[in-house]
Amino acid sequence: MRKPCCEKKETNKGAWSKLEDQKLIDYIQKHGEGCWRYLPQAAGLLRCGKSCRLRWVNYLRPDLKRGNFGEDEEELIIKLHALLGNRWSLIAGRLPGRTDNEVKNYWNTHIKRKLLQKGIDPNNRQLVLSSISMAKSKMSNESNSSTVDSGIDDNNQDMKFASGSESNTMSSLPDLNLDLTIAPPPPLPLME
DNA sequence: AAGCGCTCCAACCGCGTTCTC
DNA sequence: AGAGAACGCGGTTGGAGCGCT
Repeated sequence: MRKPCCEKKETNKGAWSKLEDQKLIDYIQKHGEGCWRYLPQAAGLLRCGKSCRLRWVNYLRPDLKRGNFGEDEEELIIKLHALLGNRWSLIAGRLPGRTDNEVKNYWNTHIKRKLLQKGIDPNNRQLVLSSISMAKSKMSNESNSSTVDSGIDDNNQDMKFASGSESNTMSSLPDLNLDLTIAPPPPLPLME
């Protein structure tokens, strides 16, 4: 049988030091990802494999795009969340250079609040009670347009997401035209 | 300047799935 | 086939940083 993932004792927790980061980067550059079980010992780290994986995937990977999310990215997250729910890894997979943790954090701190401010329940994109009447008049004005890509602004677009009832949320979604076929991951940048 | 509350995000935790023996 | 470890994911938490009073 395999041994436990990591010895609970003798492992560091909390924030990573620069030295630990460098050790992890050096090791992965030499040996590549994988085998997280043995990586900490081999790399000279007092961390459990799980922690190393998380640090690498969410922070140290060279292909990560740090910094603020663009409007297009935000829009895509909202669309994908409407389609996939809280499948953050799937959503992140559609956003090059973004991690599931990053997307999840961004959703919880920015987008969720934005939608709530617009009177939209971020969980199912339904209107909350207080803004139903306002939205209804908006919707009636726009009932003839059926696609997202018709030059409408962000607010109106969000209202369209909110138009679904619990029973037909998916059918009321605009045609997202998202290619969700599984593609092989892009090759890792060549390492020295 | 100090205290407080809020925001943001890195990291941890727990659980389900996959893999290995 | 079944037990148990490894992996991957989503939810949650802790604390640093910031603004306000």
